Amino acid sequence: MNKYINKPTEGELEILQTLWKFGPCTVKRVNEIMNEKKEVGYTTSLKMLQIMLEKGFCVREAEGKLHIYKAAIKEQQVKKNYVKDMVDQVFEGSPMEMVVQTLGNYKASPQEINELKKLIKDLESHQM
Amino acid sequence: MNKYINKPTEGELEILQTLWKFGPCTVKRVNEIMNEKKEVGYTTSLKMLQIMLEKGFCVREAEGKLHIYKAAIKEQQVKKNYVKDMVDQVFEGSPMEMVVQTLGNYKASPQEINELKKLIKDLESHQM
DNA sequence: TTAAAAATACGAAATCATTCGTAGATTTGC
DNA sequence: GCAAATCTACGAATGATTTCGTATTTTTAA
Repeated sequence: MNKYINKPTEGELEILQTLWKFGPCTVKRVNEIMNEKKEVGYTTSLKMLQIMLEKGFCVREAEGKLHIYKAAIKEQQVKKNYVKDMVDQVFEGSPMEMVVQTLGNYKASPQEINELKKLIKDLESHQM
Repeated sequence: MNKYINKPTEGELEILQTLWKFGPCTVKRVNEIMNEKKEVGYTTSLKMLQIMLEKGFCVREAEGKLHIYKAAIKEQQVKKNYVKDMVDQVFEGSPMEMVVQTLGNYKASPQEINELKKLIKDLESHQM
């Protein structure tokens, strides 16, 4: 059993990412997009989507005859859960430690630095 | 095969964390520490350590008769690889997106905010 | 309408991580 | 020195994920 309803496996995540990016898709379309990265059989994509349907990660509807799958969980929420898991498992619950690890030695562009400054401003105003 | 030599599994990571924190340990000691979180059989911890030995995640020496295990990979490096994997798989290669996701809605303490400011200062000076 | 093509359902193999039982070796204490 | 306790090695069961083959159903089109 998964820790979170919204913690898809790695393979499921890849499919979710295509659904988030391209919107509702047929199995065929999902499979085509998958195959841009690496070869995967049609029935593999189909099976994954069926499993994800069971788990509630996506829903489908019959458009005429075909099944159209769409993501049923939010990109933001999934990413948030991934981050939380990683912070807990790898950084002993400290988001700050992860951020420091992530940005240490990172070469940020001027825009990115501005973005970070804005982020900090938000944090300052939101704290009590 | 793992993507990185330095990407231990979740269970391996837990053991590494005890080795990092407590230094070289006997199997017994590792197992005792594991059991503080949840019950695990002695031979389970032993087996994990043996597997980790094979993978090069730890080394051991015979102290008299017992085996003493110690971590053979660096905490920093392992954390870095975890972060890289996550950034690539979940945030499409953008460390910034992950940081924003992590700190958005986070309630930072004044010290943490200072730490972040320092971090940004470093980034500014290191960029070209 | 029916043969070919396309789509779906489902079982099962393959792989990996985790867990532990059992057997055998080593050490300790009397 | 020997029985009991401790420790190690190893195989195998379990469960999760991914992959695909085969069978079935549905659609298309001549």
